[in-house]
Amino acid sequence: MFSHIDIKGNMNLIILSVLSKNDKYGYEISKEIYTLTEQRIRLKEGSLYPALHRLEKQALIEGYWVEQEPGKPNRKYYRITEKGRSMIELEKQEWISFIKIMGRIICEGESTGI
Amino acid sequence: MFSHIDIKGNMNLIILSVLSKNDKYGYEISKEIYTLTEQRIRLKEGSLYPALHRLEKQALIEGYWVEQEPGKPNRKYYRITEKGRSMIELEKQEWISFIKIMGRIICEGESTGI
DNA sequence: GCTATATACCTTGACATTCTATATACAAAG
DNA sequence: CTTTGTATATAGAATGTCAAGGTATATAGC
Repeated sequence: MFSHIDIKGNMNLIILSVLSKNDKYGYEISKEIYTLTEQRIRLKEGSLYPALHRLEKQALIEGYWVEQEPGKPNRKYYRITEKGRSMIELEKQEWISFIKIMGRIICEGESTGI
Repeated sequence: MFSHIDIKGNMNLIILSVLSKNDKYGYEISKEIYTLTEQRIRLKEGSLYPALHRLEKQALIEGYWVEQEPGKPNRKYYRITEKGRSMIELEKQEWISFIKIMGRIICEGESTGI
């Protein structure tokens, strides 16, 4: 039915936004995005974990391990930093600018409802 | 003042949209986009020409040379094909879906006016 | 016992996209 | 004579994303 949607370089903003509400672990983030987007966006592990490490290296998020009951795999939770929150605001503004510009380019005299 | 904006994988839709009005040559396309976006998006040659060749290979556009007065560099004009026009419609719909999804992710209970 | 599914982390290698830099060539402006 | 503008093009590097695989445990079905 619905085809997969390309996130087009917005992974950082997506992850930071999801973490801005509360701390989450990797696997939880991917499930959250999957349901939040009505199964349209599925972050694969090969994209998600490198992205989380990248964001951590930039000090936009911080990871901390939380042990689970014996036998269950431990979880690495991530919290957003103050720097990360500033980044959200910045990237959000850029995103809004960009969709306005795109609207102008692709609509050009048409009415598409954007 | 304004920083450069990343076009994040939307080059194809941008070029096709610009060509949907009338035929243009490469250099003209980049200038058109530059002014249309109030100097926010500048397609570099290293991005533009490979993209045009890519689109041509996919038969979404067709190129044809137009000779200029002697001494002036010849121009390679591009026209959009029927297949290209279908692609615009498809990518436009995908884009609209995507910005709706992004809006849901990054707004989440806020009012940002998107 | 075997298989599949779910949880949870991770890395490697390939591919596509985009940029920087460079190359060619001529005209006009300073 | 150097720069800017017009106009094409490619090579190399960086980045981002994905497909595929790997590790490990628990549970459910056959």
